[in-house]
Amino acid sequence: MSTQNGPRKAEAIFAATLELLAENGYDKLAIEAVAARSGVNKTTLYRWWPSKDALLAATLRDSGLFALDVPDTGSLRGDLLAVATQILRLLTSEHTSPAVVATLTAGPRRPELGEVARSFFADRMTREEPIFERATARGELRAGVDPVLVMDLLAGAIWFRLLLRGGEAGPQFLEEAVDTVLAGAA
Amino acid sequence: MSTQNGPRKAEAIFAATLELLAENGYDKLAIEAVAARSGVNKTTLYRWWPSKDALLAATLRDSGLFALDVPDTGSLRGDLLAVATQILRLLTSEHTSPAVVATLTAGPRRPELGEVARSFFADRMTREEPIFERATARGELRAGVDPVLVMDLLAGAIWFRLLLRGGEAGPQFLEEAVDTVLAGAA
Amino acid sequence: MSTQNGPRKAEAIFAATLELLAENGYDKLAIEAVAARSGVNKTTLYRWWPSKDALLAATLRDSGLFALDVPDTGSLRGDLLAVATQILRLLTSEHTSPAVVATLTAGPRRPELGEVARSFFADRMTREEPIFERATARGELRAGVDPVLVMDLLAGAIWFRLLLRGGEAGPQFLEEAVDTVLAGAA
Amino acid sequence: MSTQNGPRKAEAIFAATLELLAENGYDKLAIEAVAARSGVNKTTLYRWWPSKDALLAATLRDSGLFALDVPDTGSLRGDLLAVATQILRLLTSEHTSPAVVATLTAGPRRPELGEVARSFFADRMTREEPIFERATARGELRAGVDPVLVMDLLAGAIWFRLLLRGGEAGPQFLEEAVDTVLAGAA
DNA sequence: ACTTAATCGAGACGGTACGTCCCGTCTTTTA
DNA sequence: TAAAAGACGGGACGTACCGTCTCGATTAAGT
Repeated sequence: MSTQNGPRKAEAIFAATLELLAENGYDKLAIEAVAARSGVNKTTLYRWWPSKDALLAATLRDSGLFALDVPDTGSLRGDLLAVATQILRLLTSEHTSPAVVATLTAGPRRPELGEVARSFFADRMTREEPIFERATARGELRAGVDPVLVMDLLAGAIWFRLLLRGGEAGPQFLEEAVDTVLAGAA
Repeated sequence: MSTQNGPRKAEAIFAATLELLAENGYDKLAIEAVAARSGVNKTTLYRWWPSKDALLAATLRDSGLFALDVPDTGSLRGDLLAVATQILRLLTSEHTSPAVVATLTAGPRRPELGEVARSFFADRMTREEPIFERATARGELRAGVDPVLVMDLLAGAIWFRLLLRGGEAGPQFLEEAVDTVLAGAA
Repeated sequence: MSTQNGPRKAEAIFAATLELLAENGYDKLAIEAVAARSGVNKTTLYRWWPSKDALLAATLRDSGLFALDVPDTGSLRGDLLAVATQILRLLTSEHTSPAVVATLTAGPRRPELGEVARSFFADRMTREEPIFERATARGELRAGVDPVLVMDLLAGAIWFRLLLRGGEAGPQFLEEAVDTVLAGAA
Repeated sequence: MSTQNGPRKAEAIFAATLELLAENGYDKLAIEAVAARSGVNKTTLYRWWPSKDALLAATLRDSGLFALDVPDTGSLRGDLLAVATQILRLLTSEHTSPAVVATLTAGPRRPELGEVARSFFADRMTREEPIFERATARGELRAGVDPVLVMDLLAGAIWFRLLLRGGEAGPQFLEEAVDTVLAGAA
């Protein structure tokens, strides 16, 4: 009954990975450095994860960094604002930003990380559905509006504004975005 | 009047850079390989660009890959659809996708590439403004709607859907997105 | 109990080093070339020796090129002549000359090689002492004569004549030198 | 009568060469650095001297570093001591040591520098001959003793002691050396 | 003063080797 | 017998100088 599902010092490894990711960014996250910092031999890392990305994916899954609170404020606008605020925080907070941004932008070219992102967003969508069900029940949402599209517009706008346009996204921006989307979807 | 503004074989270098980027992706784009393929010495590359990113940025600026047609279809909806289609094409066409995606996702962590992206979007926004002016003149746009927000929503949704959610974005998706945004902004 | 004390292919490395030294001289002895010829990766060389000089020093220590026979011919004159002949051979023989000359002349400016030379001469002096003890016992040597001085004069003359003056040093020269020194020391 | 025999800024070049030689040693004496420091273009250096060694040889010939005073103290012992002291000073003084040692040890493998050394020693021997003529006249020297051999023994001993054995050579050493040689040659 | 040839400066270039970093693999110990 | 230790081949990095080349700009005569 010794079916191990990870190395003995898994926690130290994950911790080291997150630290180094935060310190140096994705590209300078070196397996050798993770090994050194976590007090584990490089060989051990390769035994359990075939690549840096696989290790990082496992680390992120383990980290809860992508945790998500599904709000229930009583109104669709409130719920969407809450979600938007969460996304913004994820992308800007000191704690989460390095890992989150690194992971998600690396995604498209990195199958393992892409999978992390995809499953994160899929899971998230699933859990966000009640928001839209409640809104529909309240009559706040036009029938036939695709919740996924709403989330794409909202999350995409924040993402785009912050990372591609290099701009800022304050509370006011969030409100305007939510209101515009809502106006189109209500 | 022969003030040089780049290496003598600049064209060969840019071509090699683009090819290798398309073939191997950003991370495997090696300066040594660019040198070898373009028939230039590694030293020459370092003489002109301090880093891979700087070289890539110059290449992209030179490439016209980010070229943009500002549409004028007679209706805001038509214009936005055209723009959205262009964005989609940029992100998915075999020609442009590798370079564009690589550049833009690398952006946030790479000052030089980020600058390329930012200036691209800034320039683009400037050129798109007439779309909104015409729309306002036609009465298709509510006063006080921020064109930048509209573009953030629209472009962000496409971007998000394709690269983060890992989904597909067909013409129908574009239409829905445009319509939703328009409904909120009209 | 196989604590490694050098790379696995140490022999091939030393051989390549000596060959290249003989072929091209000290200054063109390139670590990359040693790596290539010995079928070892450059990295491996740097793992074991921090510099070209350290590698060369190890090679020379391993090579036995500086091996020394302490003669016992029955007379001080005979012994000194034998030693002088050995020195001459070391400096002129095709086998030894490139390495020996390169090492010893590089010495003053190269700590590692200087150390090789110094320890070689120190060891040598130790082993030559019996020559002088026997000579003293035979009454061939004035009391109070410093053996080191005798060797400095003798070896220095050969060395100076050959390498600095650019002259030749045949058997006759050796005899004259030995006789002059002896006359002053007897 | 404008046959130039050197570049216009020859002095600055020679000065820079000597300085850099003293600062960094022979091996780090870079032509590019000489050019930079002397305010001359690299091309100019190559126009006049085909190699680092040729430049260095010219510099040394120009420098007078190897200047030599032939003593006349009234006794052979005094003259030889004076010469030995000069040699010692040449090899140890802060001013001369770097250049002299570098040049002479580089000699054997460097035709141009070897030539500098050889002609230096040849010239020197010529000028030292009177010492031995006077000594013979005074009856201080056995007939048939080769002055060159005497100088080889003496100079060689100092050289050997200092540079190969890595030892020291104080006034006492010089006296012992001179006396031993003299005893054998008187 | 004017020309004219020697000399120089500026700058780009191909090239070799450097010493380093980190990769992913493999062999050999050790617990 | 699984883990850790550690040596290894390999690829690319970014740098330092090398020695060469072309082409304008200086200079310093000789007329």
